Amino acid sequence: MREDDDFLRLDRQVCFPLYAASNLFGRLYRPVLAELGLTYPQYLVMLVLWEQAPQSVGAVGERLHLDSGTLTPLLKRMESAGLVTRQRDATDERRVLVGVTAQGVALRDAARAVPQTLASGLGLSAAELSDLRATVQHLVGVLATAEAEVS
Amino acid sequence: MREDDDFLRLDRQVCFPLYAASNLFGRLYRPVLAELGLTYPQYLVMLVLWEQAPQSVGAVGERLHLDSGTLTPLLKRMESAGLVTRQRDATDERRVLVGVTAQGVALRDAARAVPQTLASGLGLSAAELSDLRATVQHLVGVLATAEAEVS
DNA sequence: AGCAGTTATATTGTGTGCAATATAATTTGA
DNA sequence: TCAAATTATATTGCACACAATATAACTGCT
Repeated sequence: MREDDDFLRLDRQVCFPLYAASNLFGRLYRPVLAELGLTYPQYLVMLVLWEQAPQSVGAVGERLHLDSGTLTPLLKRMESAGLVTRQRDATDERRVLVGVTAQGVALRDAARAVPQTLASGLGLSAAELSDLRATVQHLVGVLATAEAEVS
Repeated sequence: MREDDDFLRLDRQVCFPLYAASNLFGRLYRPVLAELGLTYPQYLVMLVLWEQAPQSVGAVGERLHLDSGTLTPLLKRMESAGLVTRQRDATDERRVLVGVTAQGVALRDAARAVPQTLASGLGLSAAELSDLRATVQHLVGVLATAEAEVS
């Protein structure tokens, strides 16, 4: 094996632990969120809408770094579940405004325990979690910039 | 908005930047790996197999934190593409051994440039990348432990 | 006014992820 | 020894992600 090949070792990759951590986090969230009737991406949408609603599909997608190909079917499922509303913006009919139903607002109370429930199971200190969050948030900024430069 | 609700703010979540970074990384890798005829998870499988082959499906899955429900169809596509082989282990017929074809071995030469290509596009120093990797690798260990404790 | 270019969302097709279940092979223990 | 429990992979069904494309609506420009 040549020296160059060391860069192809799995434990040298930066992307792989991110990928694995994201999957593992999703698996941890799943049973907790299932009690709320949400998947993890749906939970993220609710976090965005609980902060402000209504918002356009594009605005939600910009916040979550997701496009309409992912969000449209996801939002339709959430609409069927009675959590959100979808209606064309009267002032710009190209846009669809996503709102929160009374049931969606009520769900926020049940969701309040979720972050603590999951954090407590990890055995990491608040400081460690905060450092980790800041570090990866910075990376997301770098990656989003790199993505924007390409297109 | 009550104090408790602050924990539900998107920018307070640890999981979300991991999720977003994983997706954004996948988007950055996609065009580069497409030239090799690989998706990102397939690339990870090749990294594992280039280190050692053959390996059982379970061994690959343990390394990548993926199960047979994900790996079986993925490996079948890679087999169809002529990159890997799949055959029952003669000593334990429950297991399937995944090997690398000559074409799969040859692909390693083309892949050697991938890590550098992507890292150079980010504008992060080697030290920053190394710190980030170590930090998230540690998290993966914590999450994998938490997962194991549940089951 | 009206057409070209742009914008916002929807659709289609492919490839993951994963829980639940099924199937087949191995191991264990009475 | 042989049936029960365990193990390894495969299958099924559902929900993302995303590129490519389609469609409808808006904006600018003449």
